[in-house]
Amino acid sequence: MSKDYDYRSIEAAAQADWESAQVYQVAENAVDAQGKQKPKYYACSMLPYPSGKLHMGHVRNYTINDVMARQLRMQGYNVLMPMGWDAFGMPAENAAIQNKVPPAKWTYDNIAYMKKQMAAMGLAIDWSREVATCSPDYYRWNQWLFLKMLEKGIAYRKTQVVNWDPIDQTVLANEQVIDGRGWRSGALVEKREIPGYYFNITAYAEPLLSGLDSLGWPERVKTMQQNWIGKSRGVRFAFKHDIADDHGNFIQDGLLYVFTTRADTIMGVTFCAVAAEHPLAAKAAANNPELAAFIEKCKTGSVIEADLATQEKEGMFTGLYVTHPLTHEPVPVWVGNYVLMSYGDGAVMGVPAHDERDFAFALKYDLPIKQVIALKGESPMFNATRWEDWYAQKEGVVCFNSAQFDGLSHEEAVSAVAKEFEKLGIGEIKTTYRLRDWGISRQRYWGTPIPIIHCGDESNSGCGAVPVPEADLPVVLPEDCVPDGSGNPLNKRTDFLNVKCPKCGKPARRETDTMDTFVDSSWYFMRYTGPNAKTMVDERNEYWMPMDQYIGGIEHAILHLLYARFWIKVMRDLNLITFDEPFQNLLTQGMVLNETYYSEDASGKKTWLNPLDVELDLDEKGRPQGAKLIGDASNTPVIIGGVEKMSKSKNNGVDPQSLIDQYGGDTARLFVMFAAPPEQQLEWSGAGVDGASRFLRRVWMYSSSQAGALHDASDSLPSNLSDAEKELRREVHTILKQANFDYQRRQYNTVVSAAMKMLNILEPIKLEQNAAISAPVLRECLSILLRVLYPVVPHMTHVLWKDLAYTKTYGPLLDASWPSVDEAALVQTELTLMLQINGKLRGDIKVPADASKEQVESLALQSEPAQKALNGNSPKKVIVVPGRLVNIVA
RNA sequence: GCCCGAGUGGUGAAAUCGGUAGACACAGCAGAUUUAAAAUCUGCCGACUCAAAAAAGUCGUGCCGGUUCGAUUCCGGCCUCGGGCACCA
Repeated sequence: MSKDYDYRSIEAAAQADWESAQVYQVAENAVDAQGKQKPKYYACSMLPYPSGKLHMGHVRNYTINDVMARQLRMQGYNVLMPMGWDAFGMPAENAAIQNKVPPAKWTYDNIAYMKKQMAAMGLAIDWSREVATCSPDYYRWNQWLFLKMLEKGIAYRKTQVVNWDPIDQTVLANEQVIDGRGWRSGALVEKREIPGYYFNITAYAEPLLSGLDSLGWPERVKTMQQNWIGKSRGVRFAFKHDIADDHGNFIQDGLLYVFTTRADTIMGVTFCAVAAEHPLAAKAAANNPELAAFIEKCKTGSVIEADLATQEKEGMFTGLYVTHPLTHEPVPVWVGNYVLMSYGDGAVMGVPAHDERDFAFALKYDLPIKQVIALKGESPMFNATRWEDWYAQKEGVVCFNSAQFDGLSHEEAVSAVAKEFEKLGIGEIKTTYRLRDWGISRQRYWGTPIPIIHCGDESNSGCGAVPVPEADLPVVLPEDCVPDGSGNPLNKRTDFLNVKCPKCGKPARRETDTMDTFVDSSWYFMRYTGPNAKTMVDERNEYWMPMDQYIGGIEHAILHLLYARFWIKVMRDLNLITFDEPFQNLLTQGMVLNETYYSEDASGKKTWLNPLDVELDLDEKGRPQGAKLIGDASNTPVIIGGVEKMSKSKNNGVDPQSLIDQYGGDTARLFVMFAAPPEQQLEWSGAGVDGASRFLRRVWMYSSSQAGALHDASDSLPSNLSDAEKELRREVHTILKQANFDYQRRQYNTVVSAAMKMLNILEPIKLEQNAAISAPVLRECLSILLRVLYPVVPHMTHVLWKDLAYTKTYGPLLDASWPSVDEAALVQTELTLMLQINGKLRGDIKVPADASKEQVESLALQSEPAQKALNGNSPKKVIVVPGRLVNIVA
């Protein structure tokens, strides 16, 4: 055995063992040595985008997953840990535009490289289940389910308002619009209405909301989803009118519907406001050019919600009136830029006295303000011009100036008003959601083709949008296109475009929009369960799902995690699966941060410097006083920019590959697990990596040094143990108990601490010099250390396990039994209890482990500090916490 | 504006049910080893007071208060930082 800790040869040897035996391949319904079925455990990481190489966030994510998987496997679980690739998406197209390489080649090359990096990290991935979402075998099922959803009406086609980049000829996501311009072209972004496909996720709002209760997810993720779904209970009712369209029919049957959570303020309505897209606005604009221009302005403004929120309230009178349903007074209808067409009915009742937005609007356009609720016990009327002097609370207010509703509380009034509307047949209690339907059409090449064929065009009457017949799936995406930045290259591919209409057989045109990549990631984790299944999923999916533990970044708290939950509910309703939530437990790992440094030129322009190139000046306590570039003779000042998320723009990223090359996969894993608990932010520390490496070297050197004496020792303990042996076992088993607890609650940083404590205890024991400890006892203790450490540091422990011949008793470490705590070893004959006087620590006392409360009390009272404090008096009170402390209140 | 989460040494952090605050590390300081350095090993390492030293004491988990024999932990109020949502009627 080589003496030095040569991580290269150690890790190569371990990886070779694992690979040759295909040890990570798992099967359904696995049984243990006794033939009993093992419990299954499905632990999975959010699949990576194959961007080129792994970053530290990946390393952290997959190490957490791997530690969990390896530990549970030793505990007897049948553990599935698969991996795949979120392989469709924009970066591949952008790389293609830059390098003139087809996105497919770029993507597959990246996958190959990143896979190699994962092997170097020693991840226990079952690669036989690998899924790449750009493979036709996978995305055909996106298309298949899309067709099923069309049949059921869950998917539908409509015209949507989107961000349109007129130079790049494509839709942009909100985050790709910077200061109103396309991020790539710099062109002013337009709002444009174009047709696309939508999923009716709003129909699932209620189950998506209520399903959260049963999930073992972080509270804040659940709260974020709750807020996103945005349930609110209120009253939907109509103002009647007789405004007719060009054909003489009343618009919307003469009913202007609005939604309100404050029906108790109904008598304070002084106007109505409708969205720019509302039919009444269109009607009024028909012969009012000024209004038409205003509506146009509203429509072309930014669609970014943060901009909308800060925009000044503007509006214009339509000249139209509707009738108040209770007072029958005429109510003027305005167009308001703060009214959203997509929420409720695109119209609101205006109550300036009790709604901040309506108040601002009324003040600006000089509309009447009518107060109808007041704090209980007062009924002030005032004409304040500051919103702060008004109020909109629901608690402790009563109606007044409100005819039959006078004196009612908020809740009473809402019910009473709703009842009144029901009687009139114009309204009722209604629940409205903030959630909107999911638009999945993208004018992009590198994605799942939407399986639709367009027959005829807008002017003639063909068959319209015809679904591709199931037998013709998959609609295969040509992989050899090279996008050039001028729109979707599929529009130039006649071999793809020109097809026959499946209905009438006439020439037709294939849909060139592709699906949002969030569709791909909504169910990939189920394809892992049967990557070669002849159907979308098969019976293997029922064995593995629902997933026991999902691990990924908090940035997916809403989008991906909501879409996947929706998708699962759709599949359940189509009887494809029997469960209705995909992810039982969720762990959101923290970000990886690093120090930032920059220099500033005369104009104040910052140049971000790589932390590797900067050296710190420390004071005598090790506090940083300043910084400069390494080897910079001119001493140009370097400014310490603080700790931030690793990113290209701040030049503070650390390449995992260089870490693995320089220290090995085990050190990388150990550092990442030890530096912080999984859910917290992790601060990079070069010195911390050195420390991790040093610890591993100590484990290796110590174990190697004892290997000769331990190799042939017995794995059963002698019946008579010396006091030193008993004490050693007590310490090691106490730490093991703590480590087991920490594994179970996934606090891996303290698991590493436990291993360090064990080594600190074992290291001084040299069998060749120490007669008090026998080989079998040390052999047991070291086996515990190796097993506790193994999930975090699999390579080195795997090799040591073999070298020390633990395999002869336990088999390979991968499936060795997890060490159990010997409760008998924990028993102490004498305990040390802390002694408090008036709650302050004043020493300790030794008592027999089996002493009664009374015995402990009297021993405590006899102690010197107690005698001194009591000074002959008897104590007011004595508190004994068994096994812990005695507190004497003097 | 609304809704979450977090504040502990020079640093990362720990403390399971309210019971020795700072485990385990990193950095730093001192020493051993070495021709020297690196590496390695040993010791010290929250602040303050009093000390020659040993010791002893006071304070200390963002701030102010409360409950309790005892509070990092529970309750009330505030401050700061981070995140999410943001004209949702």
